[in-house]
Amino acid sequence: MIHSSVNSLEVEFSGYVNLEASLGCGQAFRWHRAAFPGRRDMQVSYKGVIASTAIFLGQKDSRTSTVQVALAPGIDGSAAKNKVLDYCSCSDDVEAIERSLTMKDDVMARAVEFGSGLRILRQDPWECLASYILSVRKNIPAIKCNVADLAQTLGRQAGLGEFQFPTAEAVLEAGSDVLRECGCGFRDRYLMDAAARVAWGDLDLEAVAQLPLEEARDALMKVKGVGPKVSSCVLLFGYHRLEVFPVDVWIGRVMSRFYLNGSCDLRAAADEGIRRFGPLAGYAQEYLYYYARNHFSAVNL
DNA sequence: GTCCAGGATCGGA
DNA sequence: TCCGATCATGGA
Repeated sequence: MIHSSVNSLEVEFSGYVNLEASLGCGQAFRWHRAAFPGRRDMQVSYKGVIASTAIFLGQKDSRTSTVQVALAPGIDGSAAKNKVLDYCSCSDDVEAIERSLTMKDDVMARAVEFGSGLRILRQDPWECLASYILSVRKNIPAIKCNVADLAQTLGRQAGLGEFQFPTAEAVLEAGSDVLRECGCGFRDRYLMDAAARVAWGDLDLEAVAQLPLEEARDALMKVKGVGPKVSSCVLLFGYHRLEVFPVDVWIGRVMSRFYLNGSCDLRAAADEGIRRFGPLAGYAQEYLYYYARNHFSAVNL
């Protein structure tokens, strides 16, 4: 039975896609599990927003190259199909990436096997920047709640009961008090600084895409509340700079235990990740993160 | 009630 | 350059 209030279609990738790993690995905060409309044969099903349009993404099998899509009526299906392909980085040769990383070492081989089909997403740079500013010193459920509150309070409707991520202008106009009410906490002034710079043109997020890596990082780190880790995440998840290696507490633990003989220096962890995994450091980091979060607790890692 | 979270900033050595 | 205290809030 096909749900009458949505349009369903199928998107075919050239390589395989693991929707659960890609949407559930913590790189994006606005996807949430939701039953795929009109179908019960989906092993995995999420609802979220891509480029201001609400969308269901589903998969019957995590190791295939097809993704099922459902859209609100009136949404152009072929345009949405292209957005999904772009958002999920269809042009990344995941088989070559995984083959290359698997040969690095046994730990990485296990992480790749577990998260096979994981895609580094191409998120909107502004949403990515804002989200990771808000991620500082929060757990993932709290980040998701914070971002959802912001969208519902300041974002426009996206269809299917979802909301667009608020623009920099909307955040700026709302002000710190509203941000606090959405759960931003002490990060309110950081998000305000980011919104002001973007809205006023002091930070040109489109121009950042054209900059050499370190210049792009410097531009992002001018924003209050954006340090080495947040800037790395924005470069990786918002600009697809696959050569960066974001180090959070979990990657720090992984690197300390498996690659640095117990050393807990965060900068050393980032350097070692880049040295070891080179142009695929970003993918390596995300496989390690997804693997660690699903196999360890904070105390035994 | 306690602990900690996909860290960054600031001031003082 | 490096170290430690501090930040506001909620989930576990």
